[in-house]
Amino acid sequence: MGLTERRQKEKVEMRQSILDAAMDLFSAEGFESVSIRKIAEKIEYHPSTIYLYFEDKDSIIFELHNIGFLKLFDKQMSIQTIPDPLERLLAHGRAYLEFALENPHFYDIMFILPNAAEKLRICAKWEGKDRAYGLLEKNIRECMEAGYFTGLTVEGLAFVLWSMMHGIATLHIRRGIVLEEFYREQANNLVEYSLDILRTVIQKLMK
Amino acid sequence: MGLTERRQKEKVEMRQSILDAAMDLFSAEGFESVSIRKIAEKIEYHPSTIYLYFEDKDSIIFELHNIGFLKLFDKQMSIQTIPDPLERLLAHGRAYLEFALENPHFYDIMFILPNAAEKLRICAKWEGKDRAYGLLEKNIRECMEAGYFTGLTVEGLAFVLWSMMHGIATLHIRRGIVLEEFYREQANNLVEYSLDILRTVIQKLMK
Amino acid sequence: MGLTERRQKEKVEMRQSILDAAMDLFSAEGFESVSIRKIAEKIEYHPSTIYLYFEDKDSIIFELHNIGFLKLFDKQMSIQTIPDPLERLLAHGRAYLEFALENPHFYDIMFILPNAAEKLRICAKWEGKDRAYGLLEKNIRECMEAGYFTGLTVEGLAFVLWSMMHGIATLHIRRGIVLEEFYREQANNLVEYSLDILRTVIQKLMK
Amino acid sequence: MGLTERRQKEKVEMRQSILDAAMDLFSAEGFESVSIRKIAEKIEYHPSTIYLYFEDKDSIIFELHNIGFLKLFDKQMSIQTIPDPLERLLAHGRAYLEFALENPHFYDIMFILPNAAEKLRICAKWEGKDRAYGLLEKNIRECMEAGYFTGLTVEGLAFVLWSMMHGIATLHIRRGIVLEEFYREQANNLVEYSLDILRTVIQKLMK
DNA sequence: AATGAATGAGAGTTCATTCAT
DNA sequence: AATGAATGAACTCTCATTCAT
Repeated sequence: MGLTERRQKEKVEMRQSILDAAMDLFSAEGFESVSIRKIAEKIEYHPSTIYLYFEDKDSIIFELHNIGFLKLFDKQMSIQTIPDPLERLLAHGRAYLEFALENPHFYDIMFILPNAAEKLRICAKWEGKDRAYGLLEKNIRECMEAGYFTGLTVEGLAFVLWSMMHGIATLHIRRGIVLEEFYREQANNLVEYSLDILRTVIQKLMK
Repeated sequence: MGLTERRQKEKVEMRQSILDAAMDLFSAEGFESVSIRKIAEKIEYHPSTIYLYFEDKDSIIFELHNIGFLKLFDKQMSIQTIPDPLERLLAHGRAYLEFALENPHFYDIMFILPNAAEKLRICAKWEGKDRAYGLLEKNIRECMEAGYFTGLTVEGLAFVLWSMMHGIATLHIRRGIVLEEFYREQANNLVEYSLDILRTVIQKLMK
Repeated sequence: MGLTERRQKEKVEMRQSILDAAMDLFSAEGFESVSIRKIAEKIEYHPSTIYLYFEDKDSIIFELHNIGFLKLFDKQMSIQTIPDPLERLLAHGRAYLEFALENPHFYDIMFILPNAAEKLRICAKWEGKDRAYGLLEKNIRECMEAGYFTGLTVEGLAFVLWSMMHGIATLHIRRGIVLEEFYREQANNLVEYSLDILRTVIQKLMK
Repeated sequence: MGLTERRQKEKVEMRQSILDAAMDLFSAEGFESVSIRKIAEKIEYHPSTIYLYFEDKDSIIFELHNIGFLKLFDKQMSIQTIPDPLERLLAHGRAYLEFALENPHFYDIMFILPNAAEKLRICAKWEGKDRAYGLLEKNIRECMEAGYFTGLTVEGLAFVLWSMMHGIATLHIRRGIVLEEFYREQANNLVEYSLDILRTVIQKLMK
C-alpha cells in the first residue's frame, strides 16, 4: 500500500469516525444535541479538525442520510431475488420494517426529523428516496401482473402499504412507550407481529 | 365575581395567551425556534413573567400536548353518534386524519416530536392518549359485534388502522415534498384520497 | 429622582460605557480588533450583557457614527455666528480640521473606514452627512453673495475645500508617519499650518 | 538557462501568482476577506505552501504596497517629459488621480488602510514614497523657477495639492456613495471634473 | 517543493434561567 | 404580578500558523 493510498484510507477512516460519533450522540442524546463540539470531544479532536473532513454541520447530517438510504437500499435489494411476487412483497415489507427497527436513528433522520439539514431541502432530487419507492411500486406491479390485487391501483396500494409500514415504524421509534403499553406482549417482536397483520391484510386485499 | 375568582381567571387567561403565542411561533417558524424569549416578545411581556405561569419550557410544550389531545378527543366524540358501526369507524378514521392535517403542528407535538416524551414518561397517568385509543378499540369491537372483520383481533385491527392513519399523517406533515411528488393530483385533497383507500381496504377486510 | 428615572439613567450610562469601551479599543488596537467579547471584558460584564443594550455589533458601530456626526455638527454650529462670511468659511475649515485631528478615531469611523457596518450601507439616507455638507455649501454661497469667488460654482468650491480638508485629515490620521517626515516642524500644529495655506488659497481664489 | 536560474524564475513566478491572487481577492471581496486560505484556494495550492514564499500575511500586504508604488512611479515618470512646467504639474495631478481611480485597491493599500503601517514603520528606507513625493516637489519647484506661484512655498503648495488629490481620491474610493449623491453628473468622469477645478485653482494661485 | 493534519484562539450570537426589586 | 439585569453555557464557524512527512 503506497503512501497516497494510506493517506486516502486514513481520511476515509477519520470521516467515518466523525460520522460514527455523530450517530452515537444522536442515539444517546437525541438529534438536537448533536453538535460539532461534542463530536470533536467524542473523537478527541479539536472542533476545527472536523472542518477538514466536512464542509459544515449540514454536510454531516446529509452524509448520515445518504448512508441510511444506502443501507436501506442494500437491504431491499437482497430480497429481490425471491421469485414469487407476493412473497417478495411481504419480504419487502419485512425488510423495510426490520431496517427501521434495527436502525431507528437512521430511520429517524431519513423519514421523521424536520428537514434536518438545509442541504436536504435544496437537494429535492434525491436518488435514495426515488429508488426505494420505485422498488416498492415494481414489486406491487409484478404482483398485479401475477393476478393479485384486482381492483386496486399500484399507486393506491403503494400508498397504503408504505403508510402502514411508516406508521408502524414511526410509532415504534417515537412512541415506544405508547406501543409498549398496548402491545406489551408483542413489543419484543414487533416485526413479526406487524408482519402477521400485514400478511392478513394482504391476503384479504389479494382476492 | 370575587377578587380571588377574578385573579384566578386572569391567571388562566395569561396561561392561555402564553400557550397561544407558543403555538403560533411553532406554526410559523418550526419547533426549534420556539423560545421563551420569543414567546415573551409576542405577548409583550417580559421573559421572566413566563416563569410565573409555567415552571419551565418543557411544561409549556407538555401543556400543548394535553390541549392537542383534548381537541382530538372532542373531534372524535362528535362522530360517536353515528349508528352504523362501520360507517362510524370510517368517520373515526376521517376525524383522525382531518385533525392531523388541520392541526399539523399539534399533531407534530403529540405524536412525532421527541422532546415531550420525557415529561410524558414521568407523568404516569396520561388520560388523553388512553381515551383516544379506547375509542378506536370500542368502535372496532362494535364492528366485530355486528359481524364484520371475522378472523381479525381487535388489537390487530386497531394497530393496523392506527398505523395507516398515523403513517399517512406523518408522511404528509413531515414529508410533504415526497408525497407531493408521488401523489401530486391528490395532494390537495389527501384526506379524501386516503379515505377512499381506507374504505377499499376496510371493505376487503370486512368480509 | 424616581425609580423609573434612575433605571433609565442607569441604562443610558451602561450604553455609554459600552460605547466608551468600544471607542477605547478602537483607539488602542484599531478597528478590526473591536469585538463584543473584548468590550465585555473591558467593562467587566458578560458578553451576553452587551446584547441587552445593543441589538448587535453593527448597532454599536452605527451608534459611534452618529455620535461622531453629532459632535462634528455641534462644533460646526458653534462658528455659524461669525458675521463675516469669509471668516466664517475659514472658521468652518478650522472646525472641521480640528474635529478630525482631535477625534481621529471618530473621523476614521465616519469618513475613512470601509463601510464599517452593514447598517450604514443600508441607511443611505443619513442626516448627519447631509447637514454637515449643507452647512458648508451655505457658507460658500454666502461668501459668493458677498461678492467673493466670482467665476466659481458653489459645488465646485465645496468639492475643492472638502477634498482638501479631508485629504489633510486623512493624511494625518492614517499616514502620520509620512507627514511627520515632510512637515516635521509643523506636525505639532498641523491645523494652523494647514489653515495658513488654506487662507492663502482662499485669498487667491477670492479675487 | 541553468538549473538554479530556472528555480529562481519559478520562485519569482510563484510569488507573483500569490500576489495576483491576493490582489484579486482584495478587489473582489474587500480587504478584510483576504485570507491565506483563500489565496491558496485561488492558486490551487495548499495554504502551507504560501509560507514557503512569504513569511506571513503581513509580508504579502507589504509587497503589494511596494508594487503599488512602483506602478504609481512609472505612471508619474511617463509625464516628466512634458516641457512646460505648469502643464507638467497638471499632468502630474491627472496621473495621480487616474492611478487612484484606476487602481482603487492599490491606492487603498498604499494610502488608506492601516494595517501595512506597522511594517512600514519598521522598514526604515521606503523608497517608493520618497521618490513619488520628490517628483511632485520637483515639478512645483520648476513651476516656481518659471515664475509661477509667487508668495507660496514649495512645501506648502505640495501639501495643498497632495491633500486635494488625496482627498478626492479617498472620497471617491471610500465614500463613492456620498460623492455620487452630490456630484451625480460628474461621477462618471470624476477625473476630468476634478482636474477642471484643479486647473482653476492653479490658475488662481499662479498669479 | 509541497502538502496533510492539526491546533488554539477567537469571532458573533442565542438560549433558558435566576434573583433582587 | 411583573420586570430589569445579568449570567454562563452553548452554538457554528474562520483564521493564521506550525510541524512532520
